[in-house]
Amino acid sequence: MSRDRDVAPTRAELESRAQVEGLGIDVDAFAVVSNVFRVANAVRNYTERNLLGHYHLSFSGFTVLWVLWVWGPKESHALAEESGISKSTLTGVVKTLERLGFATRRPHAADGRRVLVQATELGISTMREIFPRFNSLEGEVTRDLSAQEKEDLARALRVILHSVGT
Amino acid sequence: MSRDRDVAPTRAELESRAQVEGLGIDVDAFAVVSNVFRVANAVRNYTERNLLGHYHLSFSGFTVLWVLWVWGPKESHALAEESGISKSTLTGVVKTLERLGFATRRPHAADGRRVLVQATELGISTMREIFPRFNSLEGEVTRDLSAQEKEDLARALRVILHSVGT
DNA sequence: TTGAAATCGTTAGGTTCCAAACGATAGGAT
DNA sequence: ATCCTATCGTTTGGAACCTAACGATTTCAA
Repeated sequence: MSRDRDVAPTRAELESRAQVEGLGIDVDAFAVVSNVFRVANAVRNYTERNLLGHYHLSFSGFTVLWVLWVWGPKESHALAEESGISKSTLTGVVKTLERLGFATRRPHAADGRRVLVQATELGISTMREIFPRFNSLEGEVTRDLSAQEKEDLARALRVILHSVGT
Repeated sequence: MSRDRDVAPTRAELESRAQVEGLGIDVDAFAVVSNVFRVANAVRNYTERNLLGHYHLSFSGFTVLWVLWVWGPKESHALAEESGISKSTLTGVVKTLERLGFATRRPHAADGRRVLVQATELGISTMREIFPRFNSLEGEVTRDLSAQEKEDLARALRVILHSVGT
């Protein structure tokens, strides 16, 4: 009994392969991309429901606050870039973080166009509380992978990231 | 020069690891999850910009239409489940697909509460046109992975999916 | 020095997304 | 026959998300 039995392609995957056969489809690439989306969706929902929601944080809010915690104060454009969202979306997310008391905005000393966003004390202490728990959930969802498999997985994902370009 | 040089953890990853050191963090799990999100984000944006947008399709719209194409007519709850979105979101997405002429809604014969959603002829022919192109993009973004690496990657992702639970 | 071009964050307009609440229908129990 | 409960799809309210356009500011060249 091969180990693969436990993680065989789902009925959905098999059904879809049958459907698109004969169209010259790259099944491996398809399986990779669709499963990336499935996992991202599942983990996002799981963490929002079981952890982030208790702090009124969306996944994006959590990500932005995390960046501020790790990197310190950042200008909006860099913060958006680092968080993987657009500048305009960031404006809204930071507004929400401000309302929650997790972040503040202050003008750049030398350049009137720029704004510096930084985490508040509350934001920082909250992250210190949340992040280990978040990481526990990350550990949970990857618990059935060996250390080597996790490293390989992360590496393969970085390869894709590189191919997509920045 | 090891192959890993090309896909070394980004400065962001390294910076964050230093920041969270000494908190008992599972770095491998962290790397896996955060890179899953990075890839999902990047590929979503890439495909929306370079393909789906030309058909006024969002990624979700594309996914829902794809499910209808592969599985045939489906009831709303099953369609939402299969597409990885909530029922309420599906209502809006199907409305958009109807407006575009890609899908229709019709009442269930025996149960007045249920609704069957199905792709129109236009929806089907459009999917026949889009999907191969979408798959080409999937091939592009995974072009630097070997067939074996792609299979391993897809398998590892299925393991995670299984751990998160359905 | 002054005016054009570039850059920055925000706003505008529209779609997507969710949880929770809501009506409508269905089905079983008394 | 009539409740009671479960289930289905939609609506509601709020947040997130994008592109494009916008004002404000800075930069640089004439």
